[in-house]
Amino acid sequence: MKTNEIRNKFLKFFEKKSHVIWPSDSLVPQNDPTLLFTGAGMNQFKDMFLGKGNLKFKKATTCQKCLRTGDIDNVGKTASHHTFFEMLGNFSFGDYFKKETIEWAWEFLVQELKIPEERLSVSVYKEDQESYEIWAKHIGVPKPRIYQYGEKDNFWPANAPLLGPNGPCGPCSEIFYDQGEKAGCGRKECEPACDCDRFVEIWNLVFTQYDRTEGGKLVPLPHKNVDTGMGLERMARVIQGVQTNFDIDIFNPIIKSLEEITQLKYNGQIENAMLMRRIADHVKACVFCISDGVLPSNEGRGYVERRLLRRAIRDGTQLGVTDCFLYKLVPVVSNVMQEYYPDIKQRRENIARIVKSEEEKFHETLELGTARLKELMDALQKNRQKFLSGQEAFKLYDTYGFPLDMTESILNEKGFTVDKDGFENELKKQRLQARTSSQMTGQVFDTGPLSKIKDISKGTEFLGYNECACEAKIIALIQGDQLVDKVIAGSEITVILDQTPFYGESGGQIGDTGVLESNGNHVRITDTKKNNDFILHIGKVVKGELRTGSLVHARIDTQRRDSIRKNHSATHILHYVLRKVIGQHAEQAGSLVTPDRLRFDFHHFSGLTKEEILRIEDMVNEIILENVPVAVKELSIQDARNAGAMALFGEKYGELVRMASIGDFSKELCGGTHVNYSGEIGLLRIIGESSVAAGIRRIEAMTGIAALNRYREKERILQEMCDILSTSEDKLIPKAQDLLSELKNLHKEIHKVKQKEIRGKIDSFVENAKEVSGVKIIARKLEDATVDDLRKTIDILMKSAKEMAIVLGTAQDGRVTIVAAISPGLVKRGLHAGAVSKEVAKLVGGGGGGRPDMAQAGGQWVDKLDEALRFATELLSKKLLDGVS
RNA sequence: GGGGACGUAGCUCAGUCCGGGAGAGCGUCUCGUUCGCAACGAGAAGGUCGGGGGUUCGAUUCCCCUCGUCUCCA
Repeated sequence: MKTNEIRNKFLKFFEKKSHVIWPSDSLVPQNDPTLLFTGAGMNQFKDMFLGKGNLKFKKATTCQKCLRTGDIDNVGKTASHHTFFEMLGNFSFGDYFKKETIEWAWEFLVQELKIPEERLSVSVYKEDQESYEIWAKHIGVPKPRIYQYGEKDNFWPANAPLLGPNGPCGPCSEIFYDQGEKAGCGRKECEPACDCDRFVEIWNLVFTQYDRTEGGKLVPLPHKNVDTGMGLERMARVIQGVQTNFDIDIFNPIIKSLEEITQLKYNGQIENAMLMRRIADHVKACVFCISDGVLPSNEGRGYVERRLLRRAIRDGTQLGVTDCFLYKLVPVVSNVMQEYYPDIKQRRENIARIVKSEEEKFHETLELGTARLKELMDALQKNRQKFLSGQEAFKLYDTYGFPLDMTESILNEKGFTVDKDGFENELKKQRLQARTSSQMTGQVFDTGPLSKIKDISKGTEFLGYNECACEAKIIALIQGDQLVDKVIAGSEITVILDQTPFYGESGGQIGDTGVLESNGNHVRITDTKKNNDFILHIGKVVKGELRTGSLVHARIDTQRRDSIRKNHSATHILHYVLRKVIGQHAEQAGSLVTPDRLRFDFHHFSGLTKEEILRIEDMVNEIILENVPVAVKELSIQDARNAGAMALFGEKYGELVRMASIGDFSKELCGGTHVNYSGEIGLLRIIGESSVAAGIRRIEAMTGIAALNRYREKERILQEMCDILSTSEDKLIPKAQDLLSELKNLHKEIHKVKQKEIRGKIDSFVENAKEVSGVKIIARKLEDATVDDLRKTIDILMKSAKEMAIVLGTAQDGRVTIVAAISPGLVKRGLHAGAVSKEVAKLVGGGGGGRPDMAQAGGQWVDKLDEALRFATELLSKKLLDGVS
């Protein structure tokens, strides 16, 4: 039985048991900032478990995309560890409980999948007698095959009663598949809890029936939930009777491609196989990440993805592949997964491009590291040492991303070794440091103010598609992170209403601004955000007060909203045109729609040419001028897809979606607000094109009056330029060029004149120089000179005699600058230009210093310069007479 | 969330430790050599030393903040 078949059978089975087949959540959890990635089927139902969700059904079944990196070190080594995997599950939100759950699980395994009963064993929580009885009496599982374990194995979250976290929890019952004595440790008394491979856990049934409160007290929940999880790949392995998850049908083609790329044979036992398995796992994980909108980057989710890619690339080099190769696996993954994940197929070229560009980047990193390591080896050689210190190896790893095993093998080749213990020590230090300053709470369920609001309301109804004002009731007021009943004038506040015309920031469209009013009370709303199904009005009470439960008149700034609508519809047209002009791969990767401008990020591998930009701008404006109708309608996701609507990378859509179509051109799924006819946009001008990340470009544009104003402003500047240069527009450029070259010539002229002037002075300086024991002392003032002039003068003066001491000063812009120079012979005798300049500068209210032969100083008292220079002469004379040496 | 490194000419980088003339190679342009190309020779243009603040007479250099890139840990 193929993996796809198992997935289908599972979902259909529970549909028959009146469950709703619900789509997988994105790998990027929506509305859950505590999680990097979706790691279990129940994540998207957290609110439903707490009785706060607003889904219309109580029974659901899903096949959830999951990503976990906790066990990453085991991936490839064991038969069943993955980073990315699919989790089948059935859920009850206060509906059925243990009996049906167990009954259906058994029915599915034995009747649908035809697993022989004697192969199955189960475990229950030692204090969960109810489940034990159901298994033993109702199902008839022989008692020796029902195991009773503690809270480490059969409680969710593991060890929750003792260690927490607080929140919903409960006992669980696990079902195991027995692979037979040969597969495991061989001990007669072997059982599911044994570490060996004999018993495979195939299904975990969690009965969420308690709320854990402070101190580990378990309070029964008023409505009991079921949350089950079956690893799809593991199930497929059992059904297909193969050794590891990587031998099932959806991994076979990936492994096969790897055999072709590496020219090596996949053999389950040897080291190479482990590497191949890991590559297969990681590349699949990355394909799904990218398709859910996560790009490789240096932080957060993007960084996790980058690490996965890099591990896979490293494994590839271990297998002897030196070129980029991972991207070649993307179409293979897409092929095996396309049936249930059509998006992956549609986007495989973009995904492959992103993977390839990341591979190229990593090869660069490796090259840099290799070069650095060579330097280190040279240093070792020079010092006749054989060991590279742990610190150095760690720095190579930590700062330059160069893997230890690579460092080691390069060193070994040249007869060096590395201090591995030292390396481990450094690594431990860093771990400790990171852990102690980590802020992760470990909280599974949200307990903030919004969670409390969910007890009393399902969400805010958005009326803003048709209305710009309405009456509304205040459901809640949040100040800081506290719920309050009343707020007074002057307070910063977040207001939640039962219904509202305000659009909460989402889908790239910025939130509305406006006012909330009721007799004598006035709140200015400066921003609106969306959280789950609530719309948060953020603002300040200007006058009067607000109370929970009271009524207000909510009104948005319609002019601002109009500008936003223009920009939003224009964004859709731009998206459509972009794909026409540069190719279908140019899909949206991000978007920001504000009243002033729009920003659109899209997938593309190189910068746009001037011609392309012009063409895009022209085509967008043609559609605007055609004044085609913009229609927005609600329909089922399936109908929308059939109509050919664009869905976005990483967006998760519900059953009912809004589709915005602009004439016969663009069709996109979109929750935002739009104009009625394209002509309302007026015009669009692209004001910039740039890069945001590897493979992602950005266009910024303006529409309507804003675009007009921008070009008016440019025209004004142009006009002003013409006025200043007293010329006409057509002669502006040659005129500016003429002026510039004239300016340049003048600069040169001035320079020459100055040089001449200086030369003139130089002779008199030399003639009038004071001479002390054969050394010429010059301390003079130059009018209106720069530091550079002073230096150059000194350079010339220096040539006039063998031993000299020179101090030159100038006053410019109310500041004094002094440069001092001492000839080499005098420097040897101990005279120091730095010391001289320091002392001289004191007289002009400043300080100074520099090298023995050349130094610089400055000060503020311009009128003291002459005095300071006289002092310089005396000082130098005295030092020479005293015989500095 | 915490740490490390980097940011200087169109590109690759030196200079920063220890504050005081912003440099090299490649590339570009001009001229020369050559039948022509490659190569070579001579010369020139090109820099807010990522941005902001501070210390200082003076900051590419020291200190603080910030942005961007790379990297490790969580």
